Amino acid sequence: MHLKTIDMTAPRARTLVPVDVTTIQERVYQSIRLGLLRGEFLPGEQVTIRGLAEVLGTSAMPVREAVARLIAEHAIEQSGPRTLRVAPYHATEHQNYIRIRMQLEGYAAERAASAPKNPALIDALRRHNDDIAEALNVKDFDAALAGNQAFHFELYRAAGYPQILDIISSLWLRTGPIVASARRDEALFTRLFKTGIRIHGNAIDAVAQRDRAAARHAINLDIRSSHLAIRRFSQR
Amino acid sequence: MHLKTIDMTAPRARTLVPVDVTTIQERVYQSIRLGLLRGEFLPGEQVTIRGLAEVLGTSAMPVREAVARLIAEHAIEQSGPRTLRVAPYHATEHQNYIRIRMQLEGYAAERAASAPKNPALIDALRRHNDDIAEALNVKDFDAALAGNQAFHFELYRAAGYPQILDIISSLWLRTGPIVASARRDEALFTRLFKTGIRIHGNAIDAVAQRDRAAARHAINLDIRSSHLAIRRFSQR
DNA sequence: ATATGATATATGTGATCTCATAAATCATAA
DNA sequence: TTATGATTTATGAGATCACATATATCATAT
Repeated sequence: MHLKTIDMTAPRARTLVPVDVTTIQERVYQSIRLGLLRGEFLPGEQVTIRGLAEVLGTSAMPVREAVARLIAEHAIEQSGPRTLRVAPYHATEHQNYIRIRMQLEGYAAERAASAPKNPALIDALRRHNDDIAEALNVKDFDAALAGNQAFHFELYRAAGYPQILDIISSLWLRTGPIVASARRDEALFTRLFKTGIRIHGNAIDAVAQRDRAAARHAINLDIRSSHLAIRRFSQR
Repeated sequence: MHLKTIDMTAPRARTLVPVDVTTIQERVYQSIRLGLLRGEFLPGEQVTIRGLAEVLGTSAMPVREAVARLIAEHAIEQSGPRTLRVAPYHATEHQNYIRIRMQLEGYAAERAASAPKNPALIDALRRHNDDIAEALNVKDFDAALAGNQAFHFELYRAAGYPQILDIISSLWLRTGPIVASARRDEALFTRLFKTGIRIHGNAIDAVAQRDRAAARHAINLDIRSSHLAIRRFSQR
């Protein structure tokens, strides 16, 4: 075949770009994960492998393995011998997760505040916080949730531990659907995030001044206050 | 069928006992998990689904899902498009895990020390610690590892958070093969655990006196000192 | 009217087969 | 001698089929 004599390394305008080589399973996993964080599932909602496969336009096989991974993260649980559901809300269990999150996210915030000064980080955090405020003004609750998540993960990423980010994001997978379900109460949701914006401001100041204790305290306050609001919502 | 007229609720000597209803997948998962904690795999060792299936006497299917769960826990990773291996040792990554463990296990120890006095717990902890010493005397390193694990998890269980136990045990899944691999150096291993026994003693005293700070400190010291020893071993 | 059994349906689990391809080996040509 | 292409082998990924059984519905008998 004579085509092989073409020199692909010659300096020509090549527009070829790497193709997506991720497996279907991986994309299914990310898709369900995102759906959980966005609150597209209710806590306790039943799901089926075949059902998810149909919605996602694939077969059962990749969904099975993606679900196995989500079960390992306790985002999905087996409520019976042949039934799967999104992790439901249980007050005491949720409170335990909140305490664990305070330990880990508080530590990550502390480390982020200990890192060398990083004006770009401060700018990014302010921008995410402004995004939340803007989203609330136009009642775009999806965007508010996304902005809140972006703020927190931007901060934790600055701690410089990819490993702690993984664990935290797996914890958010469990509390995410619960926070997101609070969207049903507009007033509560707005109040919740208004408070959050204020506390985020304190966290940003703490990081800007490299005040570790204040950063940890602000993040812990943020987690605790949103937990208390949600608890009141979920228990009535 | 006339048998159905027998009254099974009558007070007779029934010896029937519930049968094992767990799935093969679950047993495969537990089996691999235990193997990792026992150090039956080396860090970075390649594994195959078919290979594991054969060793475990089952087909590929249950192994695939069990492996998917272990991948979600970062105990096994995909090093290439079609290759699986036990998570390898990387110094900085491992150090990050150590720091995370200090946060979580320190917190769990603190909570255990805050709980009401529990003489049975103290006894159990002392017993586990004695088991380690005894195992070292007869150079039974498997038993020493098991005793160490039993000690830590007995303590953390007393914190009263099933959720934190899950996360910690998933972290041990990653550091476990590394600690276990230190068995190859008898002298190091013995020294490592001799030190551990002493520090465990401090931890037990702290819990007995309900001294939260001391309990956290002892556990953190235990984690850090074993980390430092392992690091010296792994890096030469 | 209630409880028990039969039936139908849905669903996770497991086994098996196929396929694309990564890795290794070997052959060939410049 | 070296580099390139062909060949073989192993392996994860995906599809499909079969199966046991949980759940719900309905029928029947007491």
